Amino acid sequence: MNVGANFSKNSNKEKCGDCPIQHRAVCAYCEKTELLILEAMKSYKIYGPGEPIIWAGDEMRYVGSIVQGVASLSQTMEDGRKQMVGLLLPSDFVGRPGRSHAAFDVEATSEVTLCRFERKPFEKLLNDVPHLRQRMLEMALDELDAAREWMLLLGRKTAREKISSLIYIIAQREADLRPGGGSVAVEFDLKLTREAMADYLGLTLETVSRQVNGLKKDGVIDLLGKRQVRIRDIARLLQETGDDADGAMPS
Amino acid sequence: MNVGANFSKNSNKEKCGDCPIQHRAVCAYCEKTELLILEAMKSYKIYGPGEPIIWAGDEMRYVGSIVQGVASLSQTMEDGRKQMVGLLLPSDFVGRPGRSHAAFDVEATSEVTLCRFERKPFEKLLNDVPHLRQRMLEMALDELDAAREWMLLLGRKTAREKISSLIYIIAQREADLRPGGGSVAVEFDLKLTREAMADYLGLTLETVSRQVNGLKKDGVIDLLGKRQVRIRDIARLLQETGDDADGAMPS
DNA sequence: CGAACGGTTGATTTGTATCAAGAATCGTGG
DNA sequence: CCACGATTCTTGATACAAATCAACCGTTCG
Repeated sequence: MNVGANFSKNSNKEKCGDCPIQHRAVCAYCEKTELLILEAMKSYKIYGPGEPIIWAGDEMRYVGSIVQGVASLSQTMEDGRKQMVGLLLPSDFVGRPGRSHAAFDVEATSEVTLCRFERKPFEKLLNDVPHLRQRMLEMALDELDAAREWMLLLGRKTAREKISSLIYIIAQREADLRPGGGSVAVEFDLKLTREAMADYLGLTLETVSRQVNGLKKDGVIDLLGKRQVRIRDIARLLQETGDDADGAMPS
Repeated sequence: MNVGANFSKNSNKEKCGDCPIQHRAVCAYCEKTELLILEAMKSYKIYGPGEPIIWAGDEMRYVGSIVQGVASLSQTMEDGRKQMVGLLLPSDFVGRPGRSHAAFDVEATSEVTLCRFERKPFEKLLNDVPHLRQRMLEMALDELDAAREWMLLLGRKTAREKISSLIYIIAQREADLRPGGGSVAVEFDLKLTREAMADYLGLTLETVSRQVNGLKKDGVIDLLGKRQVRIRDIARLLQETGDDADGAMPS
């Protein structure tokens, strides 16, 4: 069942046709001939949990798509305070075309497979292939909306609302990725430590722990493992997020 | 000196060549023939201070660019909690192509002139005119970076750091706009009420008031009027923001 | 004039951080 | 396979920053 089993380490041989993220990634709108060009350029790289993918300020030689695993996009202040500014899930794009140096830290949270391209040739392709640029724009606008939704969460939501929102969003994205995925996934892995969740939500890990267990105690979710969650009451969870009942949620 | 004096109310006659934002707006890369198409499509609309431009959930008939004035992009929860998620200045784009309904509230803060296009024809143009789509992508990516910088402020900074950051950023932007503007402006108008600042910073207006007066008491700034600020000690202010001394600040 | 608005200041509450201790869980090497 | 140290997570006690509640001041404007 490991969807990534087809993707062996450091191989370029994989066919885009077999790619689990082909219909959501930056290449989603590409036609077969265009995919052949990408196939010739790409290489896979696997990062272990906790491994840095790039640091803020580093030169950005590669850009690419997360094929599997979870990575975090974050900023750290001098005194150590840290804020995640993006959660990178399969199909998400890493790196900013048109910029030579990274603006944020990117770290693998779980094991991550990255389908990567050298930045400069990729930028050229972005100019030449409308399908690529079109999808890139769409993804950038979606991320901008998501970032703005997150600003509401960080600025105005309570700890419980923050946790509920995070669980709800991860469940949604999980469902999107699954074959028949119409609705929200009922059972899934958070793939984040309490600390990573805290960094994402602007909380401490202790508060995260308390709130997660609070949701469990109140029958909103079950905890199977530490990070394995089952949603008992989706409507209730949605209510706990503080968001509008009718899905005006980030997409 | 009023740069917008050329732009009379509800007129379509204005030439893009006279436009004060032509080299920064979404049309920045367009050539003359392309501008002619835009010129034929566009119309101006003026909004008074406090007037809504669009509400979240409304159908989005128009998209467009801020020609002059300041508008705010914000979200409000059912119970009234409000978070500003963007400050829209001249050349910024309003509306999201590829989406039929607005995701956020947009309100004019001062008098605002909007250069607008019907959404559907504009979307078609976005597909047909590479220069337009290219600039749109660039602007979206810049806004995304700015939103992510703001997430650090909202998630991790103290009230004093938030206020200091806001004052510092407004001062910077003010300096950018001025003729010789190399360094940070020493004296300027905040142009925001305490409440607007609170909505932007994820604070209450009382906390904003206390922190502003705290900075004054500590000799970091002077208050000339309520919103008129003079920076007494720029280095000290920068320190108070909590940011890295070497300007890794939001752009 | 009085009402509305924007701002300040004070008293009190409260949600979350912080400090601290321990319990699970995981990985690794003996 | 077990023992260990290192993580990760939980739980409790306490501290504190900012929210909330409340009163009041100065301007502006109809």
